[in-house]
Amino acid sequence: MKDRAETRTLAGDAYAVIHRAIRSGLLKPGQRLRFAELQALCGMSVSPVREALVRLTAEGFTVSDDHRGFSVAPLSVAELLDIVATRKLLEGEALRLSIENGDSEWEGRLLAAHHMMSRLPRERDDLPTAIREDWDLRHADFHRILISACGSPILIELCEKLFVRADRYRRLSVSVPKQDRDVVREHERIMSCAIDRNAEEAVAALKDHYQRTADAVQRLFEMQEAL
Amino acid sequence: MKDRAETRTLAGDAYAVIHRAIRSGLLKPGQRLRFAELQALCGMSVSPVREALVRLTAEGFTVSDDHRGFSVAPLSVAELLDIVATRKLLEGEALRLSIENGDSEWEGRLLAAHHMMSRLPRERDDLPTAIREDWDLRHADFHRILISACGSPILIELCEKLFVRADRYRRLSVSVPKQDRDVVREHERIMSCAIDRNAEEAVAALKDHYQRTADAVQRLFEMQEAL
DNA sequence: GAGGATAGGATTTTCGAAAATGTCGGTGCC
DNA sequence: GGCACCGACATTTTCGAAAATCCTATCCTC
Repeated sequence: MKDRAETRTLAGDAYAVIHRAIRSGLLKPGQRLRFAELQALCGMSVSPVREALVRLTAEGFTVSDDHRGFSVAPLSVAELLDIVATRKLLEGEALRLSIENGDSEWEGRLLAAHHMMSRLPRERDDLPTAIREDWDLRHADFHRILISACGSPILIELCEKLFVRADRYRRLSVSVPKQDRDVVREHERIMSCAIDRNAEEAVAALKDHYQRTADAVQRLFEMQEAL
Repeated sequence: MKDRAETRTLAGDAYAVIHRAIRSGLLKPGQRLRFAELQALCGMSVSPVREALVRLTAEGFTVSDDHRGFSVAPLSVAELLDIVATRKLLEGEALRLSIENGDSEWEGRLLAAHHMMSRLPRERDDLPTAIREDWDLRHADFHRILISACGSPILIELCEKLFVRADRYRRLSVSVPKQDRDVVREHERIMSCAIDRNAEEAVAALKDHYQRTADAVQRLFEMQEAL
């Protein structure tokens, strides 16, 4: 049961495979990407692989240097902070709008999504990959639904892109030891404020949630740097 | 002196050519894009053309339907309003940050950019293309510089993308007759508030500026619909 | 030895054709 | 008549190799 997904084109498959390889860390930040290797990884010719890289580059997962090839986009504290600051702005506003516009069907979906997530153990290093990926999926769903009623397709699209762009950093945060946070509780608070239509509190809770993740990852970076 | 720009790859040229053709209206919203035609237009083989289309699709200028080809992204009032609302949010915040962080060198660049723009006649339908394009460039520069000191590369990147995405609509607004606006004055007001470090007023002026353009285009849409 | 030119190999980029897929109209069956 | 099936054509997608470009190591000159 391979994850990569019989999309309708090989290029789509290649995109999925490489995207996953980058997010999972199989392809490391900064690593040079050679066509020969990627073709072997994806099991296809150069054209769809190149197409996938072009798409990934447009989304910031890889960088391209004309005639010199592609490489995995590097990670940095600066980018992390920038992503988080921008997400606070965008998702904060999107959540505010969702609370304004969302109907009870939205509330229901939100409750359901949170329930699905809270039934699974919180992400940890030592969990099997399958469970962690399941948690990731549900976590992503929760945040997606949170802003889904904002009424602005562009805002949703931008938030989605920043969410996946933050993913590599988020995975890092999982391996930060002894964080004094209760992630389930954080999500719960966002949700209950939202359902209470308390926009200010909900947005504050969401921003706080992001900031905590950012702080954890930043500590990790600084620890690594100290080596 | 062809505009399209001996970039370092043919795909880059193709991107520039098609991008320009879409923005100029040579390729119309919704129009089906056949490889044969684009290859003739760009004077190259299918591979670089396809790469250009993939990039354009990632940026929202074209849409792709697997195995059925690409087409120019359609225009709609809904998208226009969404773009404007999102730009108000993003550029508003970016401007606020720029005012907070910008130094006097930034002020200088802003003054210069505004001067460059105001020396050219305001865009009008009947002006030669070259002058209009020159105005476009300077106008883009002004807005770019306005937010350039915000300190957030991601915010800048997102604003830039929305700016070009708004371009097709902006061109429409030029052909709206007898608008009671003074566009030069509007820019001037934004700039002077910014230099006075009056963030609130500057942001309000910027948002107002965008809203006026949106209103003009929306009227145009409604007129066309009434036909 | 330093620095610059250069040949050879490695890699990306582009091409032209083959393969895959979609489209459209016609044919036969109910 | 309506509808599913089939086949020819149009178009996109993918392939494998050629062309273009970059990198590296070597040689030559000073």
